[in-house]
Amino acid sequence: MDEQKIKEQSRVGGAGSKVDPPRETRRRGEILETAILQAAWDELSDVGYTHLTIEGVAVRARTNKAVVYRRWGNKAKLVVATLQRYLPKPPRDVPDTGNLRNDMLILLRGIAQPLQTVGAETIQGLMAEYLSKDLIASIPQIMHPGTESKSTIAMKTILKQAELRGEVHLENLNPRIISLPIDLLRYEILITHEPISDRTIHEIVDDIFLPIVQV
Amino acid sequence: MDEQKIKEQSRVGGAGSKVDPPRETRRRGEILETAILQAAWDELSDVGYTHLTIEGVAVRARTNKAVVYRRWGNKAKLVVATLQRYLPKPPRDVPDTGNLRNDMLILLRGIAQPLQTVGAETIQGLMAEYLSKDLIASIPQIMHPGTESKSTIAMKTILKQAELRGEVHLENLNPRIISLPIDLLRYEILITHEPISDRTIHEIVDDIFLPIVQV
Amino acid sequence: MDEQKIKEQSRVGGAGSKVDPPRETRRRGEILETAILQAAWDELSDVGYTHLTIEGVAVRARTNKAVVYRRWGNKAKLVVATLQRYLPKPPRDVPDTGNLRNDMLILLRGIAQPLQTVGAETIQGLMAEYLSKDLIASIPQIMHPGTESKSTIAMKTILKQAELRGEVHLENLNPRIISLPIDLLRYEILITHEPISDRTIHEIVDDIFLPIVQV
Amino acid sequence: MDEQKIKEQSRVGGAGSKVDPPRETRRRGEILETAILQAAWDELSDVGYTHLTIEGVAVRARTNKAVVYRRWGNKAKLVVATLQRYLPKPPRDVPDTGNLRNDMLILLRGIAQPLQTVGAETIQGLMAEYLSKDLIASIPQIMHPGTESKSTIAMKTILKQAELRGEVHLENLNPRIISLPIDLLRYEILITHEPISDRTIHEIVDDIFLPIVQV
DNA sequence: CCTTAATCGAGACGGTACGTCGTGTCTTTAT
DNA sequence: ATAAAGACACGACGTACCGTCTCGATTAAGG
Repeated sequence: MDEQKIKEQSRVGGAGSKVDPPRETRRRGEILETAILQAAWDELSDVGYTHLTIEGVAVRARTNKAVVYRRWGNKAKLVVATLQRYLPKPPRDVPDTGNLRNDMLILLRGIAQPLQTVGAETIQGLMAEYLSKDLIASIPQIMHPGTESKSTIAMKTILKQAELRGEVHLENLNPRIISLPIDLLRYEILITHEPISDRTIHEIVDDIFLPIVQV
Repeated sequence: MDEQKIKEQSRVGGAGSKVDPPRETRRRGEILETAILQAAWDELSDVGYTHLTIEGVAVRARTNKAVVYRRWGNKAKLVVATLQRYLPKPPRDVPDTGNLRNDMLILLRGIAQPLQTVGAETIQGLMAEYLSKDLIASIPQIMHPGTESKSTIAMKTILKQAELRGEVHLENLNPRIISLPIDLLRYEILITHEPISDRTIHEIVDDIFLPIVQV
Repeated sequence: MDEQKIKEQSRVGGAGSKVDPPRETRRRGEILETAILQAAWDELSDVGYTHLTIEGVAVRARTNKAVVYRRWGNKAKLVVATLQRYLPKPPRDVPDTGNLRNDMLILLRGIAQPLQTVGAETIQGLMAEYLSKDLIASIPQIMHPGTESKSTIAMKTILKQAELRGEVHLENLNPRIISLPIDLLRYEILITHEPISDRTIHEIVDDIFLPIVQV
Repeated sequence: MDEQKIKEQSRVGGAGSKVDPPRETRRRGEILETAILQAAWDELSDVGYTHLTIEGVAVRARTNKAVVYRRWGNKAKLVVATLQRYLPKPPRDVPDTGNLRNDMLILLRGIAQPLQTVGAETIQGLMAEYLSKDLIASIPQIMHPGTESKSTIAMKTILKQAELRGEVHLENLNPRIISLPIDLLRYEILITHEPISDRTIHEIVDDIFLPIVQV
């Protein structure tokens, strides 16, 4: 076990090497957590979900695996937490332009953006790992079948406003129709790999959704 | 090769142990290939895509990793080949009952079945690994965005028949609408984890698709 | 980590199987190291250097390859470490019987014994792998060309004692002559495969060495 | 097994590719054998004994493993055959200059040269593999303990000539002394890794051998 | 001259071991 | 109590060679 010590970890010498800041105080709690999530976020954009490893994140955060596992338990949970923190939030307030079509376009664009940021690879990876888990649902921006997500609520709100204006009739409208635009958006994200064009959103609204509800 | 036989490996020998049938002749080509795919298919249903390993398949097929790698190179390719062989083929002939609604129900049920058999986990896993790869497209039963798949062609055929009967007008109908029912079916597979109910198929046809095309 | 436990690996469990003692606490550091070297030593005498494998040693030590590689990096280093620990040390103190011939016989017998224990196969294997490496030199009992080994020093001491008694003249005596007996001993080990007989040692001393120095 | 066929073996097309000469007639017997040994010899000097593989030799000779195995059975046998063919033969006739010292110097230089060419690594490798085998003996230039090799015979001849001239007395001269110079030469080859200097040969003759026999 | 037997070329096969990587757990030390 | 550091048990990765075997194609020899 003599000549093995090649990967000399530059730490011992009290002085501190050029790279390592002389070791500030030991991190813990919030600060440490943030450092890890930051590292995970960086790692995610550097190597992608598939090649992201707990080990890599720990190294990048200059901590060790156990610390990560104590908090998140596995890769998917870590990534979910990372997304929850760093994903751009969709607009909180529901659009209300006085016109259903406009409202819908705005809403869908707002939903599409964070999904684009995450990228299909990560979404696929998460879903592959967390199938039949309800973890996914905890990222409001991401898939949540059946759940009364914020997106769905926003959609309903928009529709009710339109109904008040007499643009549509909502009675005995299948819930599936209400979630239809968002579903198609998500499907597009999962299946294609190019960013969602505005044309796609227009088609969903003009060629599919409006014809159904505006009978 | 004299002193080689130290770690006496329980060679075949005349006796033959309890487990090993005296080892028929060395398998090759088609026979061996089938054995491996069979093993992969079994493994897939036993442990699922995520926990399927090349090693496990090799052991189950009573061969070794190199033989598997020589043919398929990685897990995804192996699984794709397995699905191509063992997945129930969707009905080859397009339904023609003289009624659009009936035709569509039959078609969608025929498409849904193989997807169910594969299971969402495998599909997700494959897509996560083969994102932006065209491998997936080689399983006709599975996702193939944009491709003129057999399913889409069947759908078009049905619609043309309906047009001849005067049930619908196809001129300037967005292609997105044509693929809409199949897309929704796939989305359902990816997102939910229960088998697709007939009610779902009915909703897709009656509440979404027909209202659009039967203006 | 829920659905991970599919391939139920016969975990330790309270019961414990026939073979595994319920697994004491996880071994580390010195204890583990000793277990590995012990296993290597056993493996060495069971299958010989040629057929010794890191994998085999790891299994025998009930640990895994990575642990072994972390310490020794390759087979040769592992075996060297093993020999350093388990090889019988040659007598530390230089013989001093008041008679050169006797001293030499005692010394050579002391040197021959550990070499016999290692066996020619291992020595050859090590030398084949570590040619032009200086690793070998770290086993004092084994070959070390040119090095001022303990053996050589002992030899010199004996000769100086003999010179004081007037038995020999050392001035302008070629160093090659001093190392001659030991060299011949080593050569014998490398070339023949039977244990070195006392007759051989006698010949080296009486027929070769003494005639040269006792001119 | 579709897209696997990357290693397109350029052979089929009647035309013949740029690299492969249009495939002369199929080799066999002597010609093939020579091609293999030539390949082995090249491989030996390129990668050394340790990293020489049957597979590599077969590829280099543009044939296949089975052909090699049919003839030599294992690496050691192949290398031995290669050395027998390509090693420079030591001078066939025994030196006779009328002076023992000169004769010995000439003889030893003649013996040393082929050993140098082979190199210590190969010798070590062969010995490690063929310990306690008598195969080695079939290379006259290499080690052959106890055997009445040509070298030993030459040595005896030289000494008898010297005895006739009255330079030495051979009666009751231990055989070990006769083989002593050659043994030391071999030991030097095995242990050191630099080429044997003429000074070394002089020391063996002048400081060790002659003092013994010229009492 | 034509058939037969041998053996080459090509490469797949069953097998062992390689050395590495990542997971998730555990221990030790220090704060 | 828990961060930091890192070792450990475990499992799988993908590769390299081993020595054997199968399959056709080609070649030399024998009737």
